[in-house]
Amino acid sequence: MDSPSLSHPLGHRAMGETLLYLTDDQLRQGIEAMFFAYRGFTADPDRILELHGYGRAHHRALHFINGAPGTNVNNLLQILGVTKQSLNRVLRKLIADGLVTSQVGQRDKRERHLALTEAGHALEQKLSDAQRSRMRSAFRQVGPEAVAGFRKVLEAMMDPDMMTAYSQLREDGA
Amino acid sequence: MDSPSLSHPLGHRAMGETLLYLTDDQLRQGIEAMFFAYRGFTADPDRILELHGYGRAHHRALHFINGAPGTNVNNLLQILGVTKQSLNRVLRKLIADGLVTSQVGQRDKRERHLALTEAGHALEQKLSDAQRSRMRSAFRQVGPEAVAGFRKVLEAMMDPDMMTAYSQLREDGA
DNA sequence: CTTGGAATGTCAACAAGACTGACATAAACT
DNA sequence: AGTTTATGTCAGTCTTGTTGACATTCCAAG
Repeated sequence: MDSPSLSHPLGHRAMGETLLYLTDDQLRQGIEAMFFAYRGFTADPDRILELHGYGRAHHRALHFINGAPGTNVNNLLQILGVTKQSLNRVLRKLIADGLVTSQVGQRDKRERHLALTEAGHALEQKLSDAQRSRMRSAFRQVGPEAVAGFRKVLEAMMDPDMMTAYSQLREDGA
Repeated sequence: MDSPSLSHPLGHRAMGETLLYLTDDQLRQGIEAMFFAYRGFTADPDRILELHGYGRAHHRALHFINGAPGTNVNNLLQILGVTKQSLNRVLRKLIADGLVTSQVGQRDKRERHLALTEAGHALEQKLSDAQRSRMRSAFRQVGPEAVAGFRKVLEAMMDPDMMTAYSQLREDGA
């Protein structure tokens, strides 16, 4: 909205260094960048999923089951942030199609432990490769410093709960 | 997947400086960061929208009509990347509720020029404030350099077409 | 040991919001 | 005059979210 350059107590120079990136206009551009980038982010997997008759929800399930094999439904629910009924529909199809296995827990028979079959792993790889490919290209274009900034902003934008799930994934993955 | 530290032709030091940020594991973390951050990004507006009986689609329409008052339906379709039927459902409701005006074009009477009413502007402000607030907080936490990196990565991740629309928005807005 | 609550997962029905296809209208262009 | 363009609408489908109801299993308190 308002230009940062005119008649500000700090003057032009100080504004540029300390506050310019916080103007409403800069924030609006950040918002729009996020919107358009997320579309790019999902575009490649979406095309592959369509060929197989799946949607984004299936991709997310495959992704996180792959990252935490043997996880139970409840854990997956925390990560995905949807209702168990919604997740269940997706899992049911993946299990019926032979991409995911669901095994009754040994200690607690209420739990179902989820894992990818070979076919599940194959599709997950294909989706992951497509998504990573775009991200790798973007990362390579901008260099490591920009990537570090990108990560910092994303982490600062998460909800604390999501941040918790995200951190745990990073720990488990290491 | 594979650790970057062991027995690599470049050795540990060079890897850390030039390639570490491009490992599959780093890319996977970037993907997950994008997923969780986008949820945070939409969480605040979503809560407000629910109170008014609207969804994200209405938010997007309000946002871009606000950014380009007097725009026509076709232009909005390009930006949003949905079908006219889908957009029309949303616009119909916003117009019926008195948040958006649709005026027949003067030069080309086939076109409808869209703009926000006072009520529309009020809701858009409320949504925008919530979303900007989170982004401002994130930007403030990480500093201008990280923000610049964030922007660079997002722009590199867009599809060329989306990038075009995004750039035009930036030009018009300036 | 039994019973009742909590945790887990399943089935059914519904709503939002995306999609395609077909069609109507009006205006502009050639 | 005929074609293309811009917009809107109706109908039907799909994905993915929701709530409600219910079955099974575990655990702990009486």
